[in-house]
Amino acid sequence: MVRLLAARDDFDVPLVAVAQAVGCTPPALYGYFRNKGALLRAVREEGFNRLYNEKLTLSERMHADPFGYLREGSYAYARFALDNPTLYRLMFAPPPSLGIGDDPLSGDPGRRIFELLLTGLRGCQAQGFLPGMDLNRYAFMFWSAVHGAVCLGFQNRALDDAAKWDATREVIDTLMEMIAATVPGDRSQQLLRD
Amino acid sequence: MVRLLAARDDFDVPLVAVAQAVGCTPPALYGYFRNKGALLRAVREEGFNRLYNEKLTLSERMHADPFGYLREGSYAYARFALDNPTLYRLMFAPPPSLGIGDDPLSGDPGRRIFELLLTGLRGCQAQGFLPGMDLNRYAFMFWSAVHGAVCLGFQNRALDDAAKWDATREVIDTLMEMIAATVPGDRSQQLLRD
DNA sequence: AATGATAAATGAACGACGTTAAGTTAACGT
DNA sequence: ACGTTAACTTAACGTCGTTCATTTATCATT
Repeated sequence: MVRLLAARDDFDVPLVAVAQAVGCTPPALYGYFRNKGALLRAVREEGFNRLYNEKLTLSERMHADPFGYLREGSYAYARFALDNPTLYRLMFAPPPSLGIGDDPLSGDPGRRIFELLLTGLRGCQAQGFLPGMDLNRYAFMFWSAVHGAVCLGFQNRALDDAAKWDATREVIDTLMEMIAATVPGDRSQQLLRD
Repeated sequence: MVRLLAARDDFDVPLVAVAQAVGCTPPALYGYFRNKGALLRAVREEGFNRLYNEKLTLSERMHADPFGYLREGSYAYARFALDNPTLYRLMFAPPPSLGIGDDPLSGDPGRRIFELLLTGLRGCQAQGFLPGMDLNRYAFMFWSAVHGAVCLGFQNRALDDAAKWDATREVIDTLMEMIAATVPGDRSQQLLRD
C-alpha cells in the first residue's frame, strides 16, 4: 500500500488499484475499512509509527549527545520525508475530505515524536545551549522549519533527489549553527566540529 | 472562485459548483480552460499575484526599515495564508495531478516574492544584522520556517483562527529574535523595541 | 432588414471512480 | 448432511470530469 502511494505519487489512488494489489475486488476492501478515508487514515497511522520508531531508536542510541541527536534526528526525519513523499504528505497535509482535524503533533504518535524533539532540546539546554529559551516555542519553530523545507522541496520536481536532500540539509545545518551560536564562549565552534 | 475554494475548504470543487457560481453549465467552462487542472492553475497564479502585491506595497512603504519590513512582511504572509488556507495550499502544495512541477520559488511570481524577502534580509545585513551570513541560505530557512508553521497550523482544526495566528506569530517572533541576536553589542535589545 | 457565418452555451452521453446491495461460494459447528 | 456465518463477487447506482452534436445568440455583409 505504501508502495502504491509512492508509485502513484498521489494518495488519490483508485480502490481498484489497491484491490488488485491485494488480489481481490474493490468491494472486498469494505470488509476491512469502512470507506476509502478509513483506509488512508490507517496508512497514515502506520506512517507515524514508522517515523516514530526510526527516531526512537536513534534517540536511544544517541541519548548521551543531545546536540548530535538533534542533527541526526532531523536528518532522519528529512530522509524519511524525502524517501516517502506521498506518505509524508498524507501524514502532515491530508486533504480535508479525510476528516482529520487534529494536528499531527497532538495525536498520540505525533505527540511522541514531538516529545523526542523536546527532550533533545532539553538535553542541549542542559549542556549550555539555548540559555533561558522557551523550549516549547523553539521546538515548534524548529519543527516548522524542517517541515517547511521538506514541503518546499516536494514542490519542485525539477530538482532531483540529491538536490532536494541538499536543500533540506542546509536548512537543518543552518538551524544547528544557530543553536550552536547561542552557547556563550568559544565552545560553540568546538562543538560544531564533531 | 476563491470564495468557492474557501467555502468548500478543499480544491476538490465540483465543476458544477463553479459553473453555477458563474451562471452557466459545466461544459461552458471548457471554452475558457482546457480542463479543470488549467482552471486551478489559473487560480493559483492569481493567488501568487495577490500575495506578491500585498508584500510589494508593504515593502515599498517600509523600505527604510528592513528589520521592521521583515517582521511585518512575514506577518502579512502568514495572515494571507491563514485567511485563505485553501488557496495557499493550492499555491504551495498542489496535488501532483495538476502537473505543477516547478517549486513556488522558481516560478515568476514566487520568485519575485522570494526576492522581496532577500532584499529585506540584505537591508538587515546592511544595518549590522546577520554579519557574514549566506543570505540565500538564510532566506530559504526563514521561508521554510514560516511556511512550515502555517502548514502545521492548517492541520489542527481544533485550534480556532486566533490560536493559529498566535502560534504562527510566535514562530515569526522567534525568528526575528534570532536575527536580532546576531547583531553585536547592545543595539539588538534597542532595535527589538520598535 | 434579411441572411449567412462565427462564437458560445446547452443537453445528452461516456468513462472513471467510490459505494451499496443482492447473490454466491466456502468453511465450520452440530 | 444441514443450517449458519463469513467473505467474496457481480451488478448496479450516484457523482464527477469530459466530449460531442445541436441549438442559440452575435454580428458583419449585402
